Amino acid sequence: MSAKRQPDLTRQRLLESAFVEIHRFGFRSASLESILKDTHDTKGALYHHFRNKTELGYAVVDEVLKPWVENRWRPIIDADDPVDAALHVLHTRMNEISDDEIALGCPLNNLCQEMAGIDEGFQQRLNNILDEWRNGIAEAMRRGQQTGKVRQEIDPEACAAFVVGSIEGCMGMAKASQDAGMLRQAMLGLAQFLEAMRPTHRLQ
Amino acid sequence: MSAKRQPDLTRQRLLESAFVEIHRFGFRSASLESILKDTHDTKGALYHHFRNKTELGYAVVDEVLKPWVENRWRPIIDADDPVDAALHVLHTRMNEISDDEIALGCPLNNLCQEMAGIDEGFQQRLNNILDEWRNGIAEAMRRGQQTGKVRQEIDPEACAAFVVGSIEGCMGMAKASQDAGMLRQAMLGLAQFLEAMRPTHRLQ
DNA sequence: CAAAATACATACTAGTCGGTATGTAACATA
DNA sequence: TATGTTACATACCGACTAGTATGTATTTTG
Repeated sequence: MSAKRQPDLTRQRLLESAFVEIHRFGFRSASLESILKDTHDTKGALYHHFRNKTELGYAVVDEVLKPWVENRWRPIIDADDPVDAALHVLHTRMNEISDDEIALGCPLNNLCQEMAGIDEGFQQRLNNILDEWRNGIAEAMRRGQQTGKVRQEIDPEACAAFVVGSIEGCMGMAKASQDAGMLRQAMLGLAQFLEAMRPTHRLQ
Repeated sequence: MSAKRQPDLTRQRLLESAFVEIHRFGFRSASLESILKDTHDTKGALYHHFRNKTELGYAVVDEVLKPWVENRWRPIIDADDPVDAALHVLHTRMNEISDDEIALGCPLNNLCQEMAGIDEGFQQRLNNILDEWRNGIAEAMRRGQQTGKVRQEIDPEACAAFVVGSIEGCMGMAKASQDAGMLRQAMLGLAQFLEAMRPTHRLQ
């Protein structure tokens, strides 16, 4: 027999449903009543766990989105050869990505483009996630430079900024066209760019 | 003495104010009353010229956004050396871009990321714009290949998709951080990528 | 010049939304 | 076991929004 009250589960249920709703419709168009309908909770429960819609959004970013992003790109950051690792992650991600993920786009980029300049709380939290992502890649590139796997002349920070930016951009193109083929086509360019980071690279 | 009725001007005024409002807040969060307050028109005028909010949005895309995008990137498409032209446009655009444009982001990408998968009418129109942009770049690259200004091995379509995607992605990173410096940093990577399109390129 | 169509202006409506006030049952604590 | 706190549930409110109905002055047309 199940316990009648599980506040932690209730909170987590609300967070995950909110994440999906926000992923689908964006934060401002996300409907609290729709979330509650989905989880079979009520406003009383929601407003017991979160002060208002904005705080719910912040909690989604901190507790759902942030680990979601980190888990996805950690392999690159931890790898010995960052170029190999990035290309590998790119290929596996592109093969396993679902049409749904293409159609909805990257939840991080979605929120960035929606909320930057609108709400400072979102902006800071999202930028924090992007920063850690970029710093992770930059650090991996620096390590790659030390071990001779990455060309010495490149600027790790600029490289990381471009890699993250173009990943989000290519995902955005795929979302715009709602077509996984577009993702594969655009990502070829990123793969080329990454290959050119190797010291042994001689253009084809 | 000015005429009392200028329906064409009224329509244009509404379109341009709607473009700004949508650029600021997105389509769904754009307020018709805010637009009317801005132009000093009334609902009667608005609903005389446009059937509903969605049709106003479509008209903004077709009549304001589309030419806005085309004017910005035509220099690349028309150029003799597409790599030179792209780099030149990139540099001049980056120097003349205002903090406001950084903060609000690219109006094309904003709408794509907001409305793709939400409204088919928007999706088709926006994709049409992206397609023409990509095709223009691809065509320029092919012409560059014929005149020996661009390496033969590259795939013009994939290259164009990546260029457009990474431009929007880098703009998105800059918007996310609300920092023009981020745009410059990320765009260095794109410049590197473009340089690598030249047949004479020998990595630094 | 008369009539019809156009180009608005004003007032109103229905629906949705985030948020609140209040009540109550479960649970921890002493 | 009594008491206070937590975790909800229900009902309601005010704000805002897209959209409509109606009236009217201007402009075009026959």
